[in-house]
Amino acid sequence: MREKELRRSMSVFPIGTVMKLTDLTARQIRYYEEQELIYPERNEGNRRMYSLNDIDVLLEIKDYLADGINMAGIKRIYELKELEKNEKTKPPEKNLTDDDVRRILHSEFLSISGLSPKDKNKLNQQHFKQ
Amino acid sequence: MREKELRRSMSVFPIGTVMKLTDLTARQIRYYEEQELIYPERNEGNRRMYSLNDIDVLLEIKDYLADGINMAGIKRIYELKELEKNEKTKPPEKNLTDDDVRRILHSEFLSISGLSPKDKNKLNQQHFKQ
DNA sequence: TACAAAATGTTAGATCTTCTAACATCTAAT
DNA sequence: ATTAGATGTTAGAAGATCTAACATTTTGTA
Repeated sequence: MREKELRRSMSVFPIGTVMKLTDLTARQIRYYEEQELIYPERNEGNRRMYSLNDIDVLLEIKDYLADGINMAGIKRIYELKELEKNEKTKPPEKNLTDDDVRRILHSEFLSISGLSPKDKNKLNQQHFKQ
Repeated sequence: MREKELRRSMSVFPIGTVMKLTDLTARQIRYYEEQELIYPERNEGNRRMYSLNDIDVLLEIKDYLADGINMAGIKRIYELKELEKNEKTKPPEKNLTDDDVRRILHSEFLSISGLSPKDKNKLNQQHFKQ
């Protein structure tokens, strides 16, 4: 399945093709990139080139939007998906010692001002989840 | 398997992508079309758009040429292939919607099927980043 | 060898496609 | 009613592809 994953992430489609396959406008596709939901590569001439994975995500975004979920919600969904993926890939998590907690708090707190409660929750989940 | 065949014939790649995937020049690709070995469609702006089948054939042509077979020989080979295909009973045609195409592409692109291991090697891996 | 044909390279000018950036419009949430 | 979110629209620039012609290289054969 390694080769398969490689093919799915090859950047081979120009935006015109993606527009037709997803029924999205160029404006929308670029906007979702701006929202960091997809990360198309660029060719030598700075043209965006999309993968099958990108198209999958765009179609999922369409579904979420049709279900009334907004960008913030969709972003969160993909954050969670990312966490789940990392969980399966990584070896079993070890419990944090008090020392670990102190070190994390020290580095995290410095950049935490100005974050919304929602963002703080995100940090909590990352660091204090068993 | 009829549906699959139709999916593989969807015109989704511009010539630039085909050049990278096959390591052929635009001149060569257009020449092989002139020789009626492939039949790419055109988009609304008259740009050639290629299918997975087209890419398969182009990679096969590369192999034949590497084996010392010239255009005349390659043409004959494809004539014979065409005859063989016609020997088989053809089921009724069925048209695909755009939605079908979208669903299909991801599963389809993963296996540039029908390719020999040699053909797969011909794929220009350097362009399939990561 | 020499010549003709085959296969590919190269170029120019036109047209299509995509880019960025800005401003406009419409919708949803406060 | 106002703000923020989401998308539309436009202009000008630059990249990509088109056709058509001529050039060069390779191959087959008289």
